[in-house]
Amino acid sequence: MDKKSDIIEKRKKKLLDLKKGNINLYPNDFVVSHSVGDIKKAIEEAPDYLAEDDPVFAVAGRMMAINRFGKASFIRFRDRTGQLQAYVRKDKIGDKAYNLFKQLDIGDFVGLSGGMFKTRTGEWTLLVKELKLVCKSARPLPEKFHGLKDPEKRYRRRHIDLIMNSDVRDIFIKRSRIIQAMRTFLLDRDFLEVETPMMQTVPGGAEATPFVTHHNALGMDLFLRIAPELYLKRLVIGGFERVFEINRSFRNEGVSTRHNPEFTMLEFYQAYARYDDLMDLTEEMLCHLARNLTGSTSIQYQGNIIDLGVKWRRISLASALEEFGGIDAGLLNDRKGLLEFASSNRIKVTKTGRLGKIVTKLFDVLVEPKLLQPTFVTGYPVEVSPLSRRSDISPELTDRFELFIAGHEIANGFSELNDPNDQKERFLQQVADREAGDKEAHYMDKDYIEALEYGMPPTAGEGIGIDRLAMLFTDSPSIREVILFPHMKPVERDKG
RNA sequence: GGGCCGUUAACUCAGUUGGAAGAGUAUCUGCCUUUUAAGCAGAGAGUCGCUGGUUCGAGCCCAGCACGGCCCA
Repeated sequence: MDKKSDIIEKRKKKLLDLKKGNINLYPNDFVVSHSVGDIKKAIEEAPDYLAEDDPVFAVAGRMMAINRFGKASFIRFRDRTGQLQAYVRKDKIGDKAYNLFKQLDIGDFVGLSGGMFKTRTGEWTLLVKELKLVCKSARPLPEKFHGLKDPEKRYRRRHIDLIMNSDVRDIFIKRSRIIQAMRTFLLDRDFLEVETPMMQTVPGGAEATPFVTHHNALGMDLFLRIAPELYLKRLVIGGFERVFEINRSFRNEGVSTRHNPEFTMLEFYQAYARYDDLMDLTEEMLCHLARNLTGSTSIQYQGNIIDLGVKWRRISLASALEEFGGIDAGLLNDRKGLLEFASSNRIKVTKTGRLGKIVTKLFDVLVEPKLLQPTFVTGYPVEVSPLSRRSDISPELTDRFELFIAGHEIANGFSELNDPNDQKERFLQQVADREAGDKEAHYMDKDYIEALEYGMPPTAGEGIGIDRLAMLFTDSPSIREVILFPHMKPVERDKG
């Protein structure tokens, strides 16, 4: 796969020469006593205590820069906890070790032992007494000023991106902390973390096109899940009254700055709660997250200040369409009028689609981008909410909300439909829609209906898009910036 | 699916009207024991994304394709 590259050819020849000189390029015997972080802590705690000879630190890391001065050199190296400078002198480490060191490159891993001293410019530096090669790098790192910038190369070779770009490292550390904080938030409230099938015989829980795969031994097709919802609710039926899952779902759709074919969701279900309880819980959770991550409930996203600390607005779908979309509420049941409105505003809607589909499409285009501050939208029509409980006040609407922040859909939650007969009717309607050409309509899931017949206590459930949340908290404009290995088309490599 | 932009050395990027492919970093050689974008002197390094076309001549113009970015659907 390699193109012939002068610099890489030379590097590989150097590795061969070192090997011929009986140098182990990949040893496994350097014992680390301290991390860079440990050493920095020691400096902070007792700087007067440090002397060149005592204590001795054994630390390992990747060399990121080398300044050579003939018989002495400064190097910068890094481990997971940070970066440190070291001073390597021929008269300290000996001729043999120094000659080996001269053969080493930026990007190599070294093990260093020595004490700390302060340079003329006052920088704490490791005075190396012993230097060992820990792992040889066979490829050069990108340039030190600009690093790796090309987005395609960054995504395809994320390992280099992570080596070179500390802001990228920070994004993924933050993402991990978001997930960790959500997990502890729910565990503290007596939720049980579970894992449900990713390969399903009937894909359910969302309107989306699934990926199909095949089980050879069983001789059957399986679907990668589009949501874990129906399995999590089976667990509620089974008596796990509070469950959550943080994991991947898969949707066979286009790729964009907001969509990746595989994405991460938190879904949680709480028996005896209602959808408005979950709105409260969500506010609390995201404020908890923000304080945890930044110490504040105010976050900056793409030039906008988002304030999570004030009571979030709650608005019905109809009012939102009226206020932000300029659609008269009286028009919402007028199919013909809505279609005319759509075409005069150059919004493409499927004309054969059902009324609720047209309404939500108009919402997506006209309202969603305008919802910068956190906003719960409620009152979704039954026909676009086939798993939600009907509103007791208006049976054509559901006890459901979606959460929007910074113009992105972040969460979707509702009181769960636990009437098996109503659920069956909803599935039948979905099946009819599917037969009429709606490829995203739900499948009939008889097994789930049967489970409901055993009785599911009144329950509210919610899904939160972790990737979108990570975008928000890391001020990332694209979902690819918060997914370690975003989906990329394969590129044809040179043969041989 | 559509529009705009990009693809040149390992990396970041220049490249004039179409007339002998450049810089910095990195690499290699020499000097250098307190540098920190170290310094000085020298050297090597390219399928200009791919395939065609126009032309005496193409990195540059045209067409198609691939991959990517942004926007729209």
